Amino acid sequence: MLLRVDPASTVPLFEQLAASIRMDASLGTLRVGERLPAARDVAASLDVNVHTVLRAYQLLREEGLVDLRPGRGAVVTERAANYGELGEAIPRLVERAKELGVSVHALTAMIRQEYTS
Amino acid sequence: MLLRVDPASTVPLFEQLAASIRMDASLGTLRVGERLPAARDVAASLDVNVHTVLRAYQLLREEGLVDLRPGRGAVVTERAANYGELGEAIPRLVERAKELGVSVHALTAMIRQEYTS
DNA sequence: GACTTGTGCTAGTTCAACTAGAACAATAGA
DNA sequence: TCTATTGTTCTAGTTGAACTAGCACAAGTC
Repeated sequence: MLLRVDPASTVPLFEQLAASIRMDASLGTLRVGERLPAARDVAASLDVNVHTVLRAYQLLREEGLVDLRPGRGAVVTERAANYGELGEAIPRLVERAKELGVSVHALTAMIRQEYTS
Repeated sequence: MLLRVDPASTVPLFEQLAASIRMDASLGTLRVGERLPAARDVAASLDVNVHTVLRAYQLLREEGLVDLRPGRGAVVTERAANYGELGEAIPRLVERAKELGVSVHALTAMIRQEYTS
């Protein structure tokens, strides 16, 4: 469970946090039922605000990746395993996109378009 | 060449415009050498600012999808064909993601992570 | 009962996105 | 060459999301 954050990036902090946790899920580092570190602890160690961490957690809850409750924390759900399956298909597509000279931006935008159509 | 925009969306207008044009490229609707409509015309018909349209055009230029010059407009480059090739792989991945219950947000974030790592 | 942890609220700051208007430069076409 | 077209560049103002901050509260754990 290694959380990193780049304050200089244009990507919002809470997005970076969520992405970092998703990555752990897709790599199998996160086991079902495991608890994420408390938001206050993460905030302290990364020197960001508690609300920012909680926003990331809430984003992951909306995605169904974690279960969130006061007193208990953020618990990883069964869906985390599904992220692992995508962990194989994604690198293939990304590699092909790079070969074709398609930027990250263009690639993600096309996917968003396809998904919501 | 159908350009649509949803002012209520949280996705920036210039992103939506660029995405709409990329989609045309991936569908083969845009031919190499073809000229996109003038920014002023698009702005007028969609009721957005000229700068917003031009920003979308400049984004596409950075991606190498169009060639941009005063007096001549935005001309589609050969790279547009490459976008068409991705048009096959993307739907497969998106469909799989939907089956696994992975949200658009999570999917695009994971791809961004993979691309920039 | 004491402690932990997410929830919810208010409030202030910063910055990207967007709009607006104008002058300018490069290109195309008559 | 002259004229209209079209992107480039600049300044400037508004709006809203992101982030920070502090506090009281509720739901769990031990």
